Amino acid sequence: MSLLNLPTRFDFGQTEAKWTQVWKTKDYFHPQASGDAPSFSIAFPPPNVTGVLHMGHAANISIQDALIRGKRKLGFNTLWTVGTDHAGIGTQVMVEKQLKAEGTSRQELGREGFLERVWQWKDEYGSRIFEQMMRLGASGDFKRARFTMDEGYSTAIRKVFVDWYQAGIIYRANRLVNWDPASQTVLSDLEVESKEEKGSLWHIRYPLSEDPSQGIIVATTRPETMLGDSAVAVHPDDSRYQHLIGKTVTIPLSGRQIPIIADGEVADPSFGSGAVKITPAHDFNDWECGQRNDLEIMQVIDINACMNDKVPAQYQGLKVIKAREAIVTDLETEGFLVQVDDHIYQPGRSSRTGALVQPLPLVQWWVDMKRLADPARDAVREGRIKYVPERYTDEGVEWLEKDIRDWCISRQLWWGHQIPVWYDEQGEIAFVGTEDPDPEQSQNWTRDEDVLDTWFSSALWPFATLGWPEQTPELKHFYPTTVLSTARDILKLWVARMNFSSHYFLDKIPFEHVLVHATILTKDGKRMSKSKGTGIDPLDMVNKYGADACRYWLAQVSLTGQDVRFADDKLESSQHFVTKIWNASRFVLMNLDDFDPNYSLDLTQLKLSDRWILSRLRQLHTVVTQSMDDFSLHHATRELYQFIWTEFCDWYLELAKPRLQGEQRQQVQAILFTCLNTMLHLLHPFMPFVSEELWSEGLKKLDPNLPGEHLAIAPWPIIDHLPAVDNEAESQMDLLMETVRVIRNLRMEVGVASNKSVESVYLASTEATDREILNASQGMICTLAKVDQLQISSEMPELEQAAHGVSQTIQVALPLAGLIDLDKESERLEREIGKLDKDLAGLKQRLENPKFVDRAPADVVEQVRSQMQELTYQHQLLTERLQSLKS
RNA sequence: GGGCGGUUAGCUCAGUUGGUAGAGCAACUCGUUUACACCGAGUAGGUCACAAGUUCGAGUCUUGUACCGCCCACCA
Repeated sequence: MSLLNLPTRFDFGQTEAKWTQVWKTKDYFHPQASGDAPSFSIAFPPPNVTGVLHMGHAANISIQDALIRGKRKLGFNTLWTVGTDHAGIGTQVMVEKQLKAEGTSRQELGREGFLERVWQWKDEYGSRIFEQMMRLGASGDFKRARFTMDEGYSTAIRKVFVDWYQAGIIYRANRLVNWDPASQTVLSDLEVESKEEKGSLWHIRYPLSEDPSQGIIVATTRPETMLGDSAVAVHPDDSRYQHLIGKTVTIPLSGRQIPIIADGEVADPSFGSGAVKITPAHDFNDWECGQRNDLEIMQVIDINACMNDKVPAQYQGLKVIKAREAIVTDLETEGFLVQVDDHIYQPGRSSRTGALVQPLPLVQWWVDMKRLADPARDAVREGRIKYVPERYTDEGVEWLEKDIRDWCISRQLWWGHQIPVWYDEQGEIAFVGTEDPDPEQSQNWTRDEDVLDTWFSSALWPFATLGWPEQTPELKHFYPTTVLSTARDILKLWVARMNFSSHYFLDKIPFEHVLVHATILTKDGKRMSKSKGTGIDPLDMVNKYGADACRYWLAQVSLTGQDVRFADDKLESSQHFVTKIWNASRFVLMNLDDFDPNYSLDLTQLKLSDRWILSRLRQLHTVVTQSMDDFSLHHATRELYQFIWTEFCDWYLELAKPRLQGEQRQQVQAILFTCLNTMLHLLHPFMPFVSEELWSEGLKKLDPNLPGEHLAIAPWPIIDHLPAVDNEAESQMDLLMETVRVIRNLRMEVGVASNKSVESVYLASTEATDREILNASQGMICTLAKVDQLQISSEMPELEQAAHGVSQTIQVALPLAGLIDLDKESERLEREIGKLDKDLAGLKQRLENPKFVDRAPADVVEQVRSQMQELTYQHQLLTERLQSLKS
C-alpha cells in the first residue's frame, strides 16, 4: 500500500478486519507458559451466554485490553484468559422462553433433551460473544478460552464440592430459603433485590380465645400469611400486654389457636400496636423467632406461590395475591379488619425474573461461610489485594466480616453442574464423589436432581481456567493473576467468592488488584436496560464510529471512579481524534518519502521547537507508561490527546512545514519519525487498529529495522537516547506561543482576515534574553502568525496607527494605517487594562499581607512577586498606549 | 436507619501532594493557507450546591445542611 495517496478518512472497517486476522494468524496473543519474563495475567470476567455483550462489557474490554497490550509491549509475558459463563437461571429462562414460543416445554423434552437444546444455545451465543470481543480488538487468548461447564472445569467443580463436603463446610439443611416461583428455584440472598413499592398495612384483630370480646391487634403487609401464624409476639416489657402473655388467641377465618408470647427481638412496642404476628414458615424474622420459642412451622404457601391444603378450603389453590384480596374482604365482612394504612415497603424480588420472592422452608445445600471468610478478609485488610478506587475496599470485605450468612448453593434447575450426591432408597446420602458411583453398586440410588448456583462455578474462575486442579504450567506461571477488572455490582456475588475459594484451595490470593470500572449509563443518567430498550449494542457503535474511537472513549472515562453517561456524540469526538491522528500521520509519512533510516539525529543541531517537542514527548511517554502500573488510563488518554492534537499538530507540524523544504529536511524528518513512532506505540493500547495500520504499513516500511514485526508485539519505545526534559526549551516556547497568540488576537480584533498576511509586527522588550529568543525564532513567529517581517527592538517606537498588546514581558504592536478604529482600539485597551487591574488587585492583596509573606513558602512568594512585576509592567505599557491614543 | 459517591462554563466531565479553575461538545466571529472543514485561528462563558471552621491562602482539608444516585440492613 502506498501511503502517499491515502484517503483523508481512516477506513476503520476494512482495517479492523485485516489486523484482527493478522494478529490471529500470527498467534500473538497465545503466550507460552514459560520463560523468564515477568508475567501479567488477567482473567476476563466471563460474560453470560444468555446473550450478547453490552456497553459495560465493552468498557471492561477497553480497560483490560489497554493494560494487556501495554504490558505485552513492555516485555511482560501476558495472558488474558477469556471465556463464558453458563449462567444457570438466566440461560435456562431464555431457552424455556424459546421452547414456549415453539409450543413445547422443558418438561416435554425431558432433562436430556432440554440440555441438548441449551448446549445448542450456548454454542451459538458463546461464539457470538467471542466475535464481539475480537471486533473490539480484544487481544485475549482465544485458544485457551474456557467455559464454566467444559470438561476440565466440571472436574474442578466436583473436586471443590467433594472437598468441602468432606470437610463439613458443605452441608444439607432444612431452612427458610428465598424461593423464586417464576423460575421455580431457590435463590441466594445476593440474588434477591428489594426496592420500595407501594403497599398497605392491614391492622387485624385477633380475638382472645377465653374471651372473644377482647383481643389483640396485629399489623401486617401480607395478610395471607396469617393462616400460617404460630404465635403473636409482644415485647416482654410492654405494660399493655403483660396480662396477655401466655394466653391464646384465635386466628380469624381459620379458627386455629395460637399463643401470645413475649419476644423482645421481634416485637417493637413503638411500632403499630406493639404486637406482631409470627409466621415462621414465610418470614425470615419470624423463622428466627420460631427457632427461639420453639414454635410450630406451618407452611401455607407452596412452590407455585399458591395457598396449599393447610388453609380453609375457600382459599386453597389461590395465588397469594388473590388469596390476600379474598382474606381482606372476609376480614372486613366479619369485622376483624380494624384499619388499613398506605404503606411503603420493600418486598424481595428475584434479580433474574423479577418475581416476588416467597420465603419457604426447604431442604437445601449450604456452604458454611464462617469457615472460609477469614483468610479472604485478611488478604484485603492487609493490602495484599488492592481495590481501585480504594473506597471499594470496604465494600469488598464488609460482607465477609459482618453480614456473612451461609450460602445456599443448590438450585432447582436443569442447566448447570448437577450436585454429585446420590441417595439410597431411604433418601439418605449414600455417595458423594468426584467420579460417578459404580453402576452396579448404585442401582437403587438416585442422584440429587439439583444443580449448583452459577456463582459456585464462577468462584473458581481465575484458577480453574488455568487448569486447576491439575498443576499445569499455566497455573504455575500465571497465578495469582495480576488484575481483575469488574463491574461494581458483583463485588460480593463474585469477587469475594473467588477470594475465599482461592485461599482455601491454593492458599493464594486470586489477583493483586481489583479494578472497579464505571457503570455506563444512558444519556439521562439511568441504568441501561435491555427490556426498556435503552441498552446499546457495542457492535453498533463499532460499526458506526470504529473500534478505536469506542475503546479510546471508554478507556478515558471508565476508571475515573465516576459513573458515566453515554451519548453518541461523545464517540463522535473520539472518532475525530482518530481522523486527526490519521491525517497527521499521513502528512508525516508523505514527507518521509525520501527518509533515510540510517540518518541519526544530530542532537547538537536541535532548534528550540525540536527541543520542546522532544521534551514534551518524553513527558508523554512517562505518563502513559506510568498509567499501565497505576491504572490511570484517563490521564494517559487525555495526555495523548493534548500532545497529539495541540502540541504536535497545531504547533510542531506547522513549524516543520517550511523547514521540510530547506536544508534541515533530514533533521526534521528524523524528529517527525521519532515522534510518530513513539506516539503510535503509546496509542496502541487504546487504539490498536489505527496505530497498527500506520505503523506496520507506514513506519515499518520506511525503516524495516524497527524492532518488532507488528506494532502489537513491538517493544515499548525507548527514549533514553533523547534529551532529558528541557525546562528551558519549554518556557521559551511558552513565550513564543504566547506572543503568536497575542499577534493572532490583535489581527482578529482589528479585522484582518486569517488568510491575509500582515506586513510587519513590532516586538519590543527591555530584556536582552527576550530579544535573543525572538531574534532566533523570527521565522517561526512569522509562519505561525502570518506576518511578513518582524521589527524587534528594546523600545517600542511611536507608531502612527497600531493595535497594541503584550505577551509576558514583550510589547507587541500591529501597525495598520487606516485599519484601526481609534475608538474601538481604546475600548479594547481599556478592557485589557481592566482585566489586569483585577488580577493585580488579587496579587497585591496577598503581597501586602505580612502573614502571607511570612508564612507561605519562599518559592510561592517569589512566584507571586514576579507575576506582580510582570503584570504591573504590562499594565504600565497598555496604559501608556491608551494615553497616547487619547492625546 | 447505616454506609459510600456526586453537586465545577449552556451540556458531558477533568482538576495528582491546599498556591487562586481546564477539556470536549454547543454558541459567536474570521478563514477553504496542498495533512485534516471529522479542519485552522480567535471570542465569550464559572462568587467550583449552600453555611461555618482550620489556614497567610480552600474546588481541594474538617463539620453541618440541601438535593441526586448507589449499596446494606430492615418496623411487622
